[in-house]
Amino acid sequence: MKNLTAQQSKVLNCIEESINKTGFPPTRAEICQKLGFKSPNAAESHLRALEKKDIISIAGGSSRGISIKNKKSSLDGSVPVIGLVAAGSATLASENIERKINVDPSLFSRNVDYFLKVKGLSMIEDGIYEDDLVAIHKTNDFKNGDLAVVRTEDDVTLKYIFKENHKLLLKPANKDFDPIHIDLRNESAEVEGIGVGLIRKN
Amino acid sequence: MKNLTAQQSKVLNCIEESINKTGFPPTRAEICQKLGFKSPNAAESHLRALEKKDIISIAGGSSRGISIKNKKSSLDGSVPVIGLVAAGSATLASENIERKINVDPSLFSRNVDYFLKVKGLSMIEDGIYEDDLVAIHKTNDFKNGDLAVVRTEDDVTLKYIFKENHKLLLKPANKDFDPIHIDLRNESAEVEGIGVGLIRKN
DNA sequence: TTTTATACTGTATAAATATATAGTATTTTT
DNA sequence: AAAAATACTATATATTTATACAGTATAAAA
Repeated sequence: MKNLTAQQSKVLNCIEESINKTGFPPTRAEICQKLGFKSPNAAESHLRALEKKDIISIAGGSSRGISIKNKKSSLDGSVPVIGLVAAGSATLASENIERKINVDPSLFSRNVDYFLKVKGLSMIEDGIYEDDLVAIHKTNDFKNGDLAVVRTEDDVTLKYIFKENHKLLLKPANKDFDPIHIDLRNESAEVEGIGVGLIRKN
Repeated sequence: MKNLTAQQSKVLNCIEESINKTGFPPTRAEICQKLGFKSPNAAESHLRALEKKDIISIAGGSSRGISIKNKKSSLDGSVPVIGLVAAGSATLASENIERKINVDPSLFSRNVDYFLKVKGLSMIEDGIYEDDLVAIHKTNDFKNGDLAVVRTEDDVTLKYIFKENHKLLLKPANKDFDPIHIDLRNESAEVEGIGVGLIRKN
């Protein structure tokens, strides 16, 4: 980490204090007030300096849009929750993380790398509902019939997986949905992980 | 804690998500956008309702001034897992505790006092399967339609509960099971808690 | 039955806020 | 020695944002 100047440290400290005390980051004006500056641009330029040093990020066009980067993985056993994301994007990229939750790693049979927030009703007949969090163990090793997160050419989907030679079958648990057949000679598909559990919030 | 309505829970969830994802609380407009409301006052009134219920606090005159109260210091609490036990025995008695698991208490919408290990298939049509762990918030306060743990004279059961005057209806989610009708003038029944979530291990 | 709470749409606006621009001065780096 | 970064004051303004007010409709509670 690059060195911060005394003033930059003060500003960073001021941001942390605000978040801890009020629950949200400060405005430029509040930083000025706390540190005795008389111009909002004093705060602004310090913020830009901190941004440049990759200590914070500033959301453009939004108030209090300051967040502190590299937030220490606050607690052990903190597992990210991820929505089904568009194809092409890295699933575990930080921008896809909706939140993090603490779970006992021994809760499920295999280590949980992330929770996938279910979209749609394709697995409803097997008790997997919209907005359920499916615990995913990252692996590309699977058995036929496993519940798998599969990245196809144009989608990421959660289905039962069956493989036979070059044919991949992704089977939903809802008679209103059609199974997906993939011929691996023509199309690519990758197993990201398998479902090892589920959390539902009512 | 007072009960939240479905919409209020969604708004609360939206706030949590925003804080986890961006580092700061959402604006009214952002809540509207995420939940599909067309008027900022939709968000505003939900926020005021949550404030009234002491779930959040709203800093007047400042943008994004929402903070979530009683932020459980996310110290994992150890929550017992209990099988459906015979009538007459105290549910939380130590001899009924199968194990304990660590979960983030803030994981579910309401505080979880124990997990109930589901026996039987009576709730299978609503995605509650045998051996699922249903997160139970201890309370005798319920709304019609809540998933409740009910202690009757000769059983402890997990069903949807409906009360009308002296009549109690315990409704399964499986057409092969019959609803249980209890006339409170003749029989006693007690609500032990309500289901606020679920954990399934594959 | 009346009131209260819930659940919104729609419009409006004062106040909060980010952010640009113009300066001055000092220190650090190249 | 020149350029770049630091560290501010001062002013201005477009945009964001909270928040009030006026409605409509339904469900729950008193």
